[in-house]
Order: sequence, then structure tokens, then C-alpha cells
Amino acid sequence: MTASRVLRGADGYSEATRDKVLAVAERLGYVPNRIAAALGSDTATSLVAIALPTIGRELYNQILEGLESKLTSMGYQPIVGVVGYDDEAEYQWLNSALAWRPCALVVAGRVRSQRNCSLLQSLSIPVVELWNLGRDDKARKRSDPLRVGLDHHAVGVQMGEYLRSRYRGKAGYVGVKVGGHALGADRLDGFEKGYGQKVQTLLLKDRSSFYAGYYGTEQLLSAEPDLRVLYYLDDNMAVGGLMFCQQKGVKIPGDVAIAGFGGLDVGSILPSQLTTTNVRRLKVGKLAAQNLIKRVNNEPVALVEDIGFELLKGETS
Amino acid sequence: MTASRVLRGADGYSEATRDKVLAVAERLGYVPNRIAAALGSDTATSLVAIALPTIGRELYNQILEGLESKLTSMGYQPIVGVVGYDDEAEYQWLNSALAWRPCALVVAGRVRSQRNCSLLQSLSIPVVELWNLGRDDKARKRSDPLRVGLDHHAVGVQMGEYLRSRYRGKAGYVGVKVGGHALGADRLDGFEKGYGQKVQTLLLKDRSSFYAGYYGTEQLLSAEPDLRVLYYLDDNMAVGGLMFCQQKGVKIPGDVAIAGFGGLDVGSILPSQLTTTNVRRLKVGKLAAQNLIKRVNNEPVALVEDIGFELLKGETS
DNA sequence: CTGAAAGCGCTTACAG
DNA sequence: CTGAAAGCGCTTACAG
Repeated sequence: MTASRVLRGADGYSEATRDKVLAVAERLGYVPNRIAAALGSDTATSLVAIALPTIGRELYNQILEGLESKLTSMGYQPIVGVVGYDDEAEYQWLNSALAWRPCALVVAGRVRSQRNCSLLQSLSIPVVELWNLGRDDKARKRSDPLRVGLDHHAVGVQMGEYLRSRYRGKAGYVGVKVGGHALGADRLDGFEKGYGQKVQTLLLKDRSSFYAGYYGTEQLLSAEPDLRVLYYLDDNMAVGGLMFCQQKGVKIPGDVAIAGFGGLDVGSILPSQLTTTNVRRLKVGKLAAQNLIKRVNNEPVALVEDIGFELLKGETS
Repeated sequence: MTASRVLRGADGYSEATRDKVLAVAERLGYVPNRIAAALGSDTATSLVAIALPTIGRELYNQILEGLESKLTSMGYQPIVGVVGYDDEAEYQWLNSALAWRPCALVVAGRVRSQRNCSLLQSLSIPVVELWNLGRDDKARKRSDPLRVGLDHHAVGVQMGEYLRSRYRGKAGYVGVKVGGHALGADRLDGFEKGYGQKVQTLLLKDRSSFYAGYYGTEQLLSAEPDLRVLYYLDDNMAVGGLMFCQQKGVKIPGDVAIAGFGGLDVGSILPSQLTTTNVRRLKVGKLAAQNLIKRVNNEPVALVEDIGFELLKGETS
């Protein structure tokens, strides 16, 4: 009926009827029902499904903040899920979220099981993969997921080369693995390449934290006391390592040089600024949201968006 | 039809037909449509709307993490929105989220405009207010929002009394205000009461951060050089203040004693542990989700859930 | 500019 | 145990 037209802001009615409809709606306390609207129409919903590995820590929660702010401001509602690095959890979550017929989907770019890959490929809605750019980016097709992120291998290479230019000794790495996969493996690969020698690697079965960085450093240094350079999965762990060294009287960077990744806030509050690679996480989220919605609206959009990174030459190395 | 019954796991069909239905569904790649299900049924959806002031920082994002994990594990999908401390933004967001007919709503407990209060009261779905317990909690009615949080006034009193027992000099406070409202005002009130004297208060028009704590402390100390005790809105700001003092050669706690709030991770990695009040943020989220869903299912539930807090006697005061 | 008809994909209530 | 009917609150396409 005509009421539908005025309520949803279409045209084809007179001012008089509009006012009448609006008045009645007001009086009756009308609340629109997007569920019915979604079912009745063949156009897409305003729901966007977002599956992230975690949200409790600085990295992904700032990405989420960027996503949320852009999506909301464009009139979309995010449905968010935390799926860890667990293929089964991701699969389950995708299925329950997809049943709400979102108009688009955000996932974290990571190694994924065949089954989950096929699920993603079978979707008719736009998908964006966050955070990691892949090796296959040159060969992207229009039907592939969009990508917004950075080249983590290049981050590692850059940091490796920087430290190589200043130090000569053995290098170590403290990171984390989940279900057999090392997080940030691309950066570690790159680092090894950039530093130009084998890196003593310790992968903890733990979540990244100050504490993990602390005891990981303790473990690694007691096994390999002559390490000259320590690279970490992220700044939190690097700061943990820094604390360990300070407490043991190990001089930074005199005895050991330390570098992290992320440009998290902690790094900047230390008495000596942490050497790290800064990444604009908020921007990842915002750009992802923007590109996704462009694709939803069939506007032209970059298949791959590289947000880059920036080496912060701190005082810890 | 019968297919509907087996697909949604109701009963009243034979094994044979079930297998047949499942096989066909599989072959056709059937994806359930919760939108249609929601419209066709008068039972509640599995959507839960969550409106938070921020998600980019440790406090609320750990609450969100708790909410998300519990809700997802119980089969609900969270729609999340960031509304700042802005009544208009909250109002707009609530209206768009409510149009999806969520079965429940989570909001942050805060001072709210009359209009938003009436909106909340007019809802027929369960609502939970997070974080702040109110003064009116004794008089809660069944129709009022649930509450899960803590008594921030008591936090302030406890910290004030603790510091009073150790120091005598003037006290200062560095916090933040948004749109005229001081965040954490209840804690400040309590602190003043507990410490037993007027507290020099600096409210920055900024968001809480290390940096805000740093320059806020600088400002406050240059205006009031004889402060003996500094209390902060949260641990991030306290750590910023700590950094400022260290850099200026002010001895902690010899010259100035410092205390924060939250029990955020930063506080634990410092060379000297921060005095603060620890709050189990994850638990706030989890309990809120649990109670909300109990209410959705019409099970008995505590109207007010006090998760308490814990004074951490650190080395900075 | 306005409205009656049909349908979106389910579910509930009822009849076989 | 199985199915045909009606309806959820909208929208789209068509007729006045």
C-alpha cells in the first residue's frame, strides 16, 4: 500500500498522504520490521557478517572498531563472531551467520581448510579477507574475495635487513602457534631472509601476551644464551621480553636487540621506545568496510588493497 | 510440511523420511533462512543487539569478548554497535538495531537522556545494563533492565581509604570527560570520600590513553606541584602519568604515589607493579550474556549481579 | 497518486 | 507419521 511507500522513503505519493501516514505511524508507535522487509524484497539485507580470530586484544579489536564505524555510518549492521584459528569453529559460525542472509562477509585472511575455502567460494555475496595479502594477488579474479591488508613477508624482510645492518650475531624469534600453525609465519620467513641466517625459533602453545613474551624469552635465552637479536610475534610479546631482559640485567640493546610488530600502544610508553613495524589497523577495518560495500553496490573497487606499513626505529635495537 | 520438521529438528516423523529429506537438502545445497523463520514464527529471533560506548580499548573489548563467546556458544548472534557516550547516536543505533527484532539488548549502564530511557523502558525484550550498578538497585522491579557490573563508588572509596592509610598529602585526579560528563565520576566521588579531602581534579577533553595520562599529569603537577597522591581514570592513564614522573625524576612512590583502575595488562608489566583495582571484565560480559538469555527463556535470574573488584596493592603507592 | 494481488520461506495449528 | 491451509509484515509489479 501507499503507507509502505512513504515509510520506506520511496516516491509516488502526495505530501498530504505522507503527513497522514506519518502521523498515524507516530501515534501507533510503528517500528519498522527489517525481517519482513528482507523477506519481502529480493534486495540484499543491511547485515554484514564479520568473523574474526579474536577480539579481546589490540590488533583485531582495532580492526573491528574500524569496520564497525564505517559500516554503521553507511547504514549497515555488523553481526560479529569470534572463530579463533579453528576451521571447524569458522565453518559452524559461517553457517549460522549466513542463515541471516547478510549482504556481505568479512573474514581474516589465513590458511584455511579446503572445506571452508569452498564454502567461501560458493557464496554469492561479496567477501573481503583482512590482514594478509596473499602470494596469488596478481592473479586475482573478480570472483575472488577482496583483500585488504599488507605484505607480512615484506615486513619481516624489512625488519631483518634493518637489524642485519646493525648487528651480526645470532637471531632468535619468540612467537605463538595455534593448532600447529605459527601465527605470523610469513613475517618470520621474511625476517629469516632479511637477516640472512637461520633464526632460532620458539613457538609457544599459548596466546600472545606480555607474559608469554616474558617466559618465552627466558626459555629461548636459557637454551641459546648467545642470541644477539630477538624478534617477536608482536609488540606485546616483545615488551614482555624486554621486561625479562631488564630484570635479568641484560642490556637492551647493548647485549640483546629487541624488535616487535604492530605498533601497539605499549611500545610507545616504555622508557626506551620499542623498535617495531607500525600498521594502521583502524584503516584496515575502514577500508575493508568501504570496499566491501562498494562491491555490494556493484561499484568498481580494487581487488587488493595494500595499506602498507612503517618501520619504527626505536631504542631497543 | 514434513521437511520443515526434520530440518528444524522438531519431532513427528519417521527415520526413513528424515533421511530422505536430509539427503535431498544436501543434494540441493539447502541453506536455512532464519529471516523467513523469524517472520513465520512468533518466537524470538536469535539476534542480540549490543550497544557499547567503545570497542577499541581494553575495557569494553574484553567485555565484548565475554559477551560474544557466551552468546555464540548458546546459539545467538550478536549485532554490535559503538555508540560512544552520545545519546543521539545511541538512539539512532537502537532504532536501526531494533528493527531486526533482536530477542535481547545489551547496553552500557550510564547516564542517559530521558528519551533513551523511555525507549529502553518501552521495549518488550529483556535488557541488560553493563558495568555500572546504580544507586536504585534495591528498588529494582522485574520490568527494569537487568544489571551486571560493580559498585564504582565503592571502588573509589576503597582506593581512597587505602591511600589515606599510607599518605597524608594532597591528592589529585586525572580523568576524561565526554560531552560534559566525567567518565568514572562515581569512582572519583568515592575516592574523595575515602581519602577524606577535596581532590584536585583535571578532566581532559580527550579519550583515555597513555598519552592523555602523560600530559594530564604534566598539567596537573605544574598547576599543583605539591600533590602527594595521584589517582587516574584507568590504568592506561596511570601508566602514562608514571612515565611522565619517571622522566622528570619524580620518585614513585617516594615523591608521588600513583593508582589506577581496571587491572589492565599494562599495569603488570611495569618494572614496579601498578597499584590499581582489578575488575574481571570478561566475566562481566559472560554473566551479562548468561543472565540475559535466562531472562529470554523466562528462567529466574538475579536482577542485579555484582561481580565485585579487587584492590591490587602494587609498588607505585 | 493510490490500492488490491501475489509472494518472499518459513511456522503454527489443524486435518487426515 | 504426514500434508494442505493460512499467515508472519513487508515489497514488487500491476491495475486503476
